[in-house]
Amino acid sequence: MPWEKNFDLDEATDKAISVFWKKGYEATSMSDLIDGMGINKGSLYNAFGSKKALFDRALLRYDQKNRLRALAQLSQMPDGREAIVTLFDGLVAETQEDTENRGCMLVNTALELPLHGEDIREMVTSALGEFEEFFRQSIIKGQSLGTIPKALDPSLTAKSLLTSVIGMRVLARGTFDVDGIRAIRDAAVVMITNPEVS
Amino acid sequence: MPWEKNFDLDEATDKAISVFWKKGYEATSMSDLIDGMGINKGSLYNAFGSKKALFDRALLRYDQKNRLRALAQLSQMPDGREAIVTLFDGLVAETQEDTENRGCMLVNTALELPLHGEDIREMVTSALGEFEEFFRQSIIKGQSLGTIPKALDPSLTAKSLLTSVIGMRVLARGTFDVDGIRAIRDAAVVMITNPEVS
DNA sequence: GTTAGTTTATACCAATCGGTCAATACCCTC
DNA sequence: GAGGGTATTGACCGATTGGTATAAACTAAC
Repeated sequence: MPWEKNFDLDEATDKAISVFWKKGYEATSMSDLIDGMGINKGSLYNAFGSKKALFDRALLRYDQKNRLRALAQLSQMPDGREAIVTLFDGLVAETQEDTENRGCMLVNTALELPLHGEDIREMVTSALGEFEEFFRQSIIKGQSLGTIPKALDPSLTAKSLLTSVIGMRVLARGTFDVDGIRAIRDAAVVMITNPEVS
Repeated sequence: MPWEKNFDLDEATDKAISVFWKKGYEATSMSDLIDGMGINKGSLYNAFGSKKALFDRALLRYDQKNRLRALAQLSQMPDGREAIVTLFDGLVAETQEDTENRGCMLVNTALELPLHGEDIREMVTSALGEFEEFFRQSIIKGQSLGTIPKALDPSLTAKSLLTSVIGMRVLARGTFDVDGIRAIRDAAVVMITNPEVS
């Protein structure tokens, strides 16, 4: 029997993620990927098949490592309001560390959608759909605990929060500074906060 | 003396807009532009200089014809709340007609920002800045008329509305259907609406 | 009708695109 | 250590990239 593949597929995929993340699909060339991944052209095609296949794999892994993991943790919080605020705080922190203005690979891809195939559209749609559902569940949980105003429509507010996250991520790509991003977070927090009884 | 340039620069630019709008900067090739603009390669380079220069011109013109013109009209409305609602209604209608999922060229570019030069960043930043300022002014106007709750922080809410618009535009590129887009509009309207006194 | 300038069409450029392939280097099993 | 099979490697592929150059066809003012 021969010998097993000895370069780490996941590790290589991670490096591919970081390349695609920064430049998007179209603007990334195979040379960029080879340089960034530190493997050879032949190996790349042998291991992944094509640029498109590599992108698919990269996006899937990105989504699992970032969105899925984060939402899984936050969903366990008993207070939905706290979960949402924590999420936004995390996004602000992420933006602060994102000195290269990479934003979010999922959102970047969502805007590139018309260039990709149906498979990518489905991935993005379901990922953002789950994101929205997290918000909805959290709002319901918060409302039952009394930390989120009962007057809010969970579905509507969930869509609105999802939209905020996406806009935030777009603006983080070079338009807003950290203060602007933080303001968006604040606005989102206000939206799910009980009006002060005066 | 010779004869003056007889093919319409603005008209050609409009066609270039529609090509860039759909595919973005990187994914658009000169062949795409030549086909879409209906002029010859030589003429194109003679008239515009380079792909980048053409894109700059196209984006500038797009911004003037769409955002600037719309905001100018809406700013004249006496009631800020009505102006904002009208804006969102317009976006919903635009999305409905946008069967090709082109979204908004300005937002598309905002997400592509790291690929462009400083000039484009400045254009996008100032355009979105003016957008935000329109919201702020409208909110203040609405508050003084009593149509928008005085409890809202104008700057914060303006940023939030801008974020909604951007997220809306991203989701319109293929993730949300028209109902989803309309929900975002509704959420934005709720945000600037006086709570019902019960 | 000459003339200056514009547009068109086409051929061309080096560079790079995504992708392939045969040779080599390699490691594991026997 | 020989054999079998995989990974790596760099050369190589045709096609296309953004951009230039050319000469012919055209148009309008003189």
